[in-house]
Amino acid sequence: MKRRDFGQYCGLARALELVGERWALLIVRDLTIRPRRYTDLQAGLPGIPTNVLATRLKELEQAGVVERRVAPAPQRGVVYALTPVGQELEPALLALGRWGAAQLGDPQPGDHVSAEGVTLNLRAAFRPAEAEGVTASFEIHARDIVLHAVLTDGKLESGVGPAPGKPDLTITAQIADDELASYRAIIRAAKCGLVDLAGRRELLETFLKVFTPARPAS
Amino acid sequence: MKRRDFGQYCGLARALELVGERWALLIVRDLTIRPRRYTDLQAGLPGIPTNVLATRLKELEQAGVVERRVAPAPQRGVVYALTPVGQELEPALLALGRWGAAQLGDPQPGDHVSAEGVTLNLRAAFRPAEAEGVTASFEIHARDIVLHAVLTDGKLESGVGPAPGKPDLTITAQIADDELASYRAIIRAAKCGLVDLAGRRELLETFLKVFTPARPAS
DNA sequence: CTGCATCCACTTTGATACTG
DNA sequence: CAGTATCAAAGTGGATGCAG
Repeated sequence: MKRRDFGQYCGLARALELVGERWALLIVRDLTIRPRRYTDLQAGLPGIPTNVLATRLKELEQAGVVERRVAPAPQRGVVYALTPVGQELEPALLALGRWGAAQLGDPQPGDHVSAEGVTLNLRAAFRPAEAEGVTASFEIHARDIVLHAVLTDGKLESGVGPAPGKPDLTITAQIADDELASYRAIIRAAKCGLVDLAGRRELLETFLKVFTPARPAS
Repeated sequence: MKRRDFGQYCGLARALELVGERWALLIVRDLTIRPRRYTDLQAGLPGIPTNVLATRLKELEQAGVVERRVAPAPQRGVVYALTPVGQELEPALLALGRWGAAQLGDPQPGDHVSAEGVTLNLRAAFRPAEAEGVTASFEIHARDIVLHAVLTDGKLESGVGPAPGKPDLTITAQIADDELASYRAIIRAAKCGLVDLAGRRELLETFLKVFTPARPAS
């Protein structure tokens, strides 16, 4: 059942042994946003075979990255969440995501976007230096995706779904019917003014400064 | 020949499609230190099947991460090196390596350490905040491994082999015969004073401050 | 309906041998 | 030195089954 390890006493090799297998880091990505049920994970990872998902969850649990919780009274069921060790993967996830985002070409037909993916890309694009001292809350809508980003004195809290309170600015990206509601598409729309704004419209400029990725990748 | 992609338009998914396959990031790690020949890579990656190495190198070249150079006159042969795109993977490698280093237990019998692995771990353990303004050069010896770390006004240059000039401090870790010359073992030896020092001995303290990983992992 | 387990065709990996 | 060839074993993707 255990895949052979790399035989190297090295941090990178260890990391790859623990979370380097196919689909593993995408599962961790989805759990980074919030705990999820088995079926939520399946829905967010289109194409993952159910047995692979089950296997990965067991391996990640074994590795101490993921925790399996049996939800009690309210809505019984199984919930998967990151352990503290798993949460510490986020810097690595963001670094990899940043690099990968720069290598993204155009979306392939059939490509999928999830709110989790968009949120990760937003976090990866976050520039603390530009956000210094900024306090503002944003809610972003793109087709059926909704996420929020709350800046409190330069600190970012972000996640899927509407903002906790009333957002200072709500950005609704105009996404064509044949276009993916990807992070890139949202930023592109915002840059071109193809957005509906509600609230303090002047904050759009701030949003773009704080959340625009380094290189729009050509 | 192409492995199915993840069907997500997301930076992380893209990164995993490009460098997420088995052995790929370890190959990139070795090339991060310096360009290498096919047989060097084989030697540094104990256990990698030769056909897998050949396949990965082709895929990484295809992905624009690795460049295959046919060395000209001096010592003819093939050399693999990272492209600029590949070099930009280093932050992600360090982040993953840092996380993995925190999850390292004790070395398993049969584990291997390479100078490249130790160098990566040293880079991952580097704390710019502690190095602020520091200028000093170190050469580290542990059994048959030699590497150097040169700080110039807080900026780090490091690699395998002896330091470019005469190092300010040469640290020779006393590693038991049955112990791996891993980064962890080197730091442990340095902390316990089990080192031979040559040069400005008082710099050992600086070295430890600048290069000690956050959590020795219990 | 959720949360998997099983089965099977197919692909990738690992180990070894061999070649220009 | 720099790979290619071959083949068994393991892993993956897809479909389906099934208990709570």
